[in-house]
Amino acid sequence: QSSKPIMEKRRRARINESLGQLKTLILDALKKDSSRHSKLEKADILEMTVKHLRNLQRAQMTAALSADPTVLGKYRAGFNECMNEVTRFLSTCEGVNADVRTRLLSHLSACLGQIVAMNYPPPPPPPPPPAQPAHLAQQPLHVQLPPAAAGAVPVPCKLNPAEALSPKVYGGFQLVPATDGQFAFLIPNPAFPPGSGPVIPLYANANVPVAAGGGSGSAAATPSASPVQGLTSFGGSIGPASQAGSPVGGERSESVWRPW
DNA sequence: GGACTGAGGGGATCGCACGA
DNA sequence: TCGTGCGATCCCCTCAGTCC
Repeated sequence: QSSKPIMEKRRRARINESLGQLKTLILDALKKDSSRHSKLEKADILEMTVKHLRNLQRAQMTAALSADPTVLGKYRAGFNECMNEVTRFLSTCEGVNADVRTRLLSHLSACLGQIVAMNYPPPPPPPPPPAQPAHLAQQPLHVQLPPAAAGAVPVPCKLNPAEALSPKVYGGFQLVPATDGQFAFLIPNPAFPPGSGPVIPLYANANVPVAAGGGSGSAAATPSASPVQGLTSFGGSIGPASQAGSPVGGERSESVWRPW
């Protein structure tokens, strides 16, 4: 009981110490004169830090996409396989309303059509280091669709759409950075008006290190799981899918993203 | 003098170890 | 397994200092 005020005092000191360090770091990162910001409030420090980290995330995403053009291809392959799986499941599932089935399949077909219809300009020259986030974030994103390559990892992760500041848009799909250095494709849901309603997040893994030369280097994204881990952890959760072997209408590749 | 900010303090809650 | 004690942490309120 008697040590409680002391502990609380130490705790506050720790908070203030860290906030002071954060202030120094953020002012240094933003190239601002600390002497002119001596009156920076705690809330300002936190606010500036949040903005700076978001900028870093955007730069990270841009660099990773530029460095690895296979990301979108993996996503398309995974989506295609998922759609095949849904089609097969619906064909064997009784009690599903025919209208619902038709609408679902036509919706998925429309989504797949959007993906396939994407035009992919040739890859750009190597991106500049992410030390200039604003410049990087404004760079056009060039990706191409290669055959599905190995390395896609179906690792779901927490994603707050509200945090996805200025997400990139590819053929109606939004590509936003997740909190762990991976990326999520957001499928627009026609049931909700744009920007105000839920979206369907699908997760993809760039599976590449961020382009070299990035300032402090501490912000580089590192894939957190192996393909084997991902496929193993999600495999077999759907009966027909896990038992049928190869999907209908296509070869089964272990390198594509699947939700199961 | 009022608004704002930071510090201190008290109560509530959480997490963990320990014993019955 | 459950109850209990205890330290750590969180949350809220109050007060003092500062600024406009």
